[in-house]
Amino acid sequence: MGDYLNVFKTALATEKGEQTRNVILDHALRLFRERGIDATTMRDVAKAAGAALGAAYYYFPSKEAIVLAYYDRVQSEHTRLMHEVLKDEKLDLKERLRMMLHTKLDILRNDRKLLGGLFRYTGDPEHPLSVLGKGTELCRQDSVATIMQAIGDELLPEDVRQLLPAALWALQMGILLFFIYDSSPDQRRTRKLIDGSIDLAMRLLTVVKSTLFKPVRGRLLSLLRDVDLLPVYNFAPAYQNAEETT
Amino acid sequence: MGDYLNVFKTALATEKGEQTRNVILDHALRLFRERGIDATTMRDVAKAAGAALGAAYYYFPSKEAIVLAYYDRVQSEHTRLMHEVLKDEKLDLKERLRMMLHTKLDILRNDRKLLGGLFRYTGDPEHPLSVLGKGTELCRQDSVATIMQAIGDELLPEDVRQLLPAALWALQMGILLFFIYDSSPDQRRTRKLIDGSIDLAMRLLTVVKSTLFKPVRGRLLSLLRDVDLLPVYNFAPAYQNAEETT
DNA sequence: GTCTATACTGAGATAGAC
DNA sequence: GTCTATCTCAGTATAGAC
Repeated sequence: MGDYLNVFKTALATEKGEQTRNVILDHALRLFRERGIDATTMRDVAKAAGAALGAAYYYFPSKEAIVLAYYDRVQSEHTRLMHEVLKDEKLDLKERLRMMLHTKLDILRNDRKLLGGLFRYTGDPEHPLSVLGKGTELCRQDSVATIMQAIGDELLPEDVRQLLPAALWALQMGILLFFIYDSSPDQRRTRKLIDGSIDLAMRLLTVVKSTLFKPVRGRLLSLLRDVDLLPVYNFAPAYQNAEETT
Repeated sequence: MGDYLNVFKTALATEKGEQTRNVILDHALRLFRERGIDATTMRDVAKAAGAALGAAYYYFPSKEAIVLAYYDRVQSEHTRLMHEVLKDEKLDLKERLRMMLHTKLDILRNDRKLLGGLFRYTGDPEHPLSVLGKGTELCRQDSVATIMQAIGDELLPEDVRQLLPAALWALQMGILLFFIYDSSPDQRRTRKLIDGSIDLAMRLLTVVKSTLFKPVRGRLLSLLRDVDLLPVYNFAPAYQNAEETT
């Protein structure tokens, strides 16, 4: 994890380079948090980091690329945190999913303003930093991997296993967007939304898991595949034949 | 409909003003379509319209505001088209919803590139042109009104009536986003997505309408209200007591 | 209230020297 | 890898014509 930002820069060759990059990144994030992204110029960033404007652009092709680098850090931290919790406690699926979203929010807690930059190029499919574009595919895969970590080896029908990660990824994006717009103290509304949506999602899952819904699941799956919205995941053979439970 | 772009400018006083605005808008859209938004400068727009730079900025506070003005036109056209179809043909709910999405796409058919500008400020809650922000609230209300036009006087439980417009609005936004990313010939994938999602939505609706799901609907409704994601719609009293059909 | 003309500022981004 | 100089362009400012 964490290398896709170098689509733009093939490697951090030297130790020194790595260091400079981090100094720039740290100062940029501090300024973004303090004043907001727009109010911070690349010149401010460079100056704060004690580097020239060109140096900043050497490591980050644009201001938003810095935000993506931040998000990359967040994702690593998220995976790490979840791994830690999961190994200490025995949680059921619902608890695991709640935990996943809440820990994510814990990490992002003070960075609402920063996060907006992630969505700047959503409307531009060609842009390398579009959240939905080719350029961030690896980033999304990391994200989905973390989600699968939370789903774990829960016994689920194969089609549900195929659908669930994408559904949860979409849910997470929606919650992040809500979070950005949530000005309630401590972002309580977002916390409520997490609890409420996980609750409803689990109810939905219980219903949908039943054999009664197998045809509908099949339709949904083939629609999404047909329309190229869903990759085929290959799970370990153990899960291949998990059958429905109702 | 159509006045919210003048959050920035209280009225189009004169006939002549209206005309100039339209000339600028038309040329801007032509250029955006030909070269893309980014490749078109405001100076290009002004020059093409035979006006001074100041004139362009006099009517549109930014380049993206032009895109929003375009979307405003699209919305008017959409309402008009739907009205026309609805008065000529007797359609059931499913057909009406399909028609709603397909006509929208008919209008946007050749303007995929243009549409991206709508989403530029999604990550910035404060920006007056954010699709999800305060500044575009009237715009969203117009959109929801058009959706209600399609739902019509269909007999539905009150809570479903409250939920459905927002759900369909979200679906529409999702489809628009998909459309922007859809490079298949004639955007066939988007057409498929529309048909598939309406099909699934109607199945879902049938299931969810049942009294069995009343508690879940209640939960969903109060969650969304609690979290401030859903306004309270007031329908004519006739619909207030519509009861479930299963 | 509608517009022209022109000059200016700020900042994202790049080229090319070292 | 890093810096300086430079480019481009969105957006503002201003002053005045009608």
